[in-house]
Amino acid sequence: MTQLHTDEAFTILTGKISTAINRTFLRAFAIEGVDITTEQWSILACLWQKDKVTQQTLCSLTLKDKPSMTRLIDNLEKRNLVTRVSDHNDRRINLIHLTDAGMALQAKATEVVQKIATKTLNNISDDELNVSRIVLKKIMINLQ
Amino acid sequence: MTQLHTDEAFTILTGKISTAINRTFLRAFAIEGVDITTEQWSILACLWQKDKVTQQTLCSLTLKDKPSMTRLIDNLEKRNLVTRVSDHNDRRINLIHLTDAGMALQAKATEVVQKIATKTLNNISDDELNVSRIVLKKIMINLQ
DNA sequence: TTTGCAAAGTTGTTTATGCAACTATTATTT
DNA sequence: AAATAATAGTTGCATAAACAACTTTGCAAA
Repeated sequence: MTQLHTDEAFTILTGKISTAINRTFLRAFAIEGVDITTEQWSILACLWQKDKVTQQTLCSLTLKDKPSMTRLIDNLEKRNLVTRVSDHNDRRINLIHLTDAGMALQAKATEVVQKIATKTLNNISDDELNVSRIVLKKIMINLQ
Repeated sequence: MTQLHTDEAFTILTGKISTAINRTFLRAFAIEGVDITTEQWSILACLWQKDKVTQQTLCSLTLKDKPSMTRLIDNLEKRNLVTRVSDHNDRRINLIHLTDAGMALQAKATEVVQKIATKTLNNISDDELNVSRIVLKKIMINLQ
């Protein structure tokens, strides 16, 4: 692997792609009337798969730390999309419940995400995407 | 391209990789006694290539918006790594000059970045890296 | 049992992004 | 020349990440 390649790969990986994607998500949600941020969506997406889980579980699923999760849940509660329900067996634990509004958002938000995904991955073949996925996974492992 | 692939690709792209890389950079800089953030490094890296440029130029190079640049330069000035020098011909313009301390940081910071790059891209072949670069560039184009 | 440790969450501080609205300066148009 | 538009940069506000320090609650070992 040449020096040049390393530099270019890093220039691209270091933030630019993800901030661009994040910006695109934010704008698309806003345009489509889905009043959430990309990060809030990532939490809701977990809950749509499996509701009533602990904050710690959401941390593991999204690779975020506990303080970040506390504040994300704060913001989701402000928007009445989730509620914290304290567990009766273990009072340290908050179980995060989707509200009706939180559940109702799933269809529209998923539609918006699908639309962006399709647009973003346009002109990229299955083979290219597979290689990229493998590379990204290797990078995640290397970073641990 | 199957639905599954789209989801996985997006799960990975949406922030996780870049926050992990960002975290790794931050920690490495801290450990090696380089007292800057990843974003501050990205600005300094531009200036090490070409000094005394406008904030707007740095915005274009790093794909950041003007308010972000204002505050990044604020923080770099606080650390005495750069100074704003107002242009005599066009008083709207600030030319960002590296200080001696800013220049002195280049060698060590570059060494740290190279070390992380090598570690991060370990076990990834030239071919895999090339495909990934092409995919990331296509994504950037699709997002515009 | 009580002491100590671990787990789940929260709070404070610094840094950064996104967007809108703003000032100051320069360039254009009429 | 005066009015208008464009450019460069700043400020305010909401959101989010990283890290350290903290509280509360549960578990285990002495």
